[in-house]
Amino acid sequence: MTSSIVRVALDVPLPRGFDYLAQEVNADDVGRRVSVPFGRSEKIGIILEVLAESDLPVEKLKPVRAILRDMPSFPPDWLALADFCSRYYQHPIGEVIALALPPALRRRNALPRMPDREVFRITQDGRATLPQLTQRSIAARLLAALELNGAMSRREMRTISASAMKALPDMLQRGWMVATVEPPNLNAAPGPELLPEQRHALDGVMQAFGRFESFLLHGVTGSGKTEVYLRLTEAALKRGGQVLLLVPEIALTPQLEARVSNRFPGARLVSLHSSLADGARAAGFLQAMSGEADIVLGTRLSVFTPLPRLALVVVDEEHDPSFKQQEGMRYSARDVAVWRAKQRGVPIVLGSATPSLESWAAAKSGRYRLLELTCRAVAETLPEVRCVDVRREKLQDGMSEHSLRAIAARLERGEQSLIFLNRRGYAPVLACPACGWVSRCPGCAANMVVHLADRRLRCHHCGREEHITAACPTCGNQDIHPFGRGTQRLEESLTARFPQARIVRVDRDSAKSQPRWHAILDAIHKGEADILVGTQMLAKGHDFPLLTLVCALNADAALFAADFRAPERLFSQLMQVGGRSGRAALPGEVLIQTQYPDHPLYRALAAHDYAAFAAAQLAERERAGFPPSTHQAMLRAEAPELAQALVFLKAAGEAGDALRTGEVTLYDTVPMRLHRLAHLERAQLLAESHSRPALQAFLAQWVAAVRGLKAPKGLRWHIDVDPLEF
DNA sequence: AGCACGCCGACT
DNA sequence: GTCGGCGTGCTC
Repeated sequence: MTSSIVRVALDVPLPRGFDYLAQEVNADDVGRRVSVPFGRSEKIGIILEVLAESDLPVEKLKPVRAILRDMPSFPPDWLALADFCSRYYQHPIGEVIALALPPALRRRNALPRMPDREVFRITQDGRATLPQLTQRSIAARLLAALELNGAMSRREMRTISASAMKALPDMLQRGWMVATVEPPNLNAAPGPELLPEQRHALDGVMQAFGRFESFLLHGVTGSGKTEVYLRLTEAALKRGGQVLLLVPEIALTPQLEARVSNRFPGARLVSLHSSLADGARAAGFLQAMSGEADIVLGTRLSVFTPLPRLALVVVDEEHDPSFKQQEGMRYSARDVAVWRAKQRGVPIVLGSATPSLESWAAAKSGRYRLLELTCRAVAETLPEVRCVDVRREKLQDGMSEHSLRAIAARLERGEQSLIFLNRRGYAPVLACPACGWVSRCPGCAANMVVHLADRRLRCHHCGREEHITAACPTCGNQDIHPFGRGTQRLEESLTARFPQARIVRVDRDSAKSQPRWHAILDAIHKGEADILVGTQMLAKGHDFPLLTLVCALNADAALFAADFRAPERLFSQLMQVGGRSGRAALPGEVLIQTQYPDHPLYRALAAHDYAAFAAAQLAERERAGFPPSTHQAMLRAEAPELAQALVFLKAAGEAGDALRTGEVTLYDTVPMRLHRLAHLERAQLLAESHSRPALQAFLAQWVAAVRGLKAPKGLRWHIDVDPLEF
């Protein structure tokens, strides 16, 4: 083919490709980067298709400026993945591709420098020549070093002489040394002995190598899920495969990264997290794409990494909400990972102590295979979970006498206690008892939280900050108080109660930088803290060997929340935070302060019975018509005035009513729970169906119709398929 | 989303 | 007489 048409994906919010004239293109150029004129600017896009003709008349088409052949084309399966996401999440293809690409590859700049894998060795000729060279010459010193060390990298040679790189081409030319790329050593360092259940899980997944199957690996904290991932990785590497390991978006990634790289010291590991520099991210992406990287470990974005030798996908903590993107294309990396595993015909392992009810239902229906790890590999004992009935006790600064005594006992024994309160700040609100004024955020439908340490009011939703005034801003009353309790206030009252104890508060305020966070973890580890006061930040993945008591305060709020997923999150959080205690030789105890000690959620928790909890929740969801028994999509709009958002969604609803079949239900337009955020009023409209295909077919038409609606200025809208937030 | 073109108010 | 407000329309 000499002259034809290419369809190009461009980073514009328009749901189609753009056709251009191109010379000298062939099928191999599909998936290649291309520079094209667009409007009066120039853009970098990706060729989606090479076509014989366009839907548009030829005279409307512009020629491409350049096909960028400086790197290989993105493979067809990668384009198919982007296409799937575009359709499923109703998002323009060009924006999907822009999201999937590292920023450095979206620009027309030099490709990042790849790590240097080349090593150099001395040849027979080199050996023969060495005695004849001037001893202190660069060449002689390099050859001598090579003779001594066997193989050396460029970097190592530069330590011999700063100008080693200048001498290199000539020495290669003369045949005194050769450059080779050594195959990686994919052997695993020895790991711990597997327990029978781990062995069984491992065998189950290994039988599925080479074909698609979804596994749900359900195991409590400490049951050894990570060891199963590592063994599976070992097996996949041995088969010559690449492994994609997805982890939630938390500070935990470095820990797992260290564990993986210690186990596979010779494997080429690429770690992709959000704080990575552009160059490093692009380099990792290209290494994965070239097949050079063996293991890709990363957060949700890394689900879009091209992997030609993909053999296994693992999603750790698959229930974690951070796998769902909450802006732009609202994709679920976990769900995309499952699709990808299916597309590529490889097994996927979803691991969790408290699986999402979606995954649990899939496992119960047989769509996923359930693998259970019931015993704790590390410590034999699970913590004892008890409810503290706070209806019978007078609370002292939010703490029951029972809890306080339990803490005192730990103090005496030199053990650690963790007080879990999912509310940071000093108090949730500042109020004036005289006139009823409360510290409301002017931009949001929420209160500003009292942070006493720096005497500020802070909105946890939009980030607005104000100084705390001494008097009420409306009536001048000097007697204004903080109401309620946050972690700071709890820390304060515990300090008063246990003046001798070393109390450490761990929340986003106290651990806002990575070094501070690590310093805190380190101190806890060394036993330099007696009482930890913290939010869910403390719940994940850290081993605190001295911790034997966890007290959960204020858990009840989630029991009766409007959000039907609140109990699921609560159970998961309490399970995780409870899992922090008693991991080593010391048995752990979890105390839940509650007004509802007989609530089924707490009973299931006390019995360590996720299955019972999940069964009850699923039955309830089924009865109420909530996911996973139905499928949902949310159309949301935000505008300066609530009426604008409502009117727009009303029109969208009417357009939807004209398009929908009986299989799809459209609900009424309603303001969101947090209806005002950062000076924007927000409303939403729910579409629901028992049939995913029916919902998908509807959404495609509906979103197209909504795009055609005229929106007032300042109004923005989006569609959220499989929404988590209500 | 950008970025034009395009018609109506307060300034050199 | 112009500079500039943001309304609507297009980008292959």
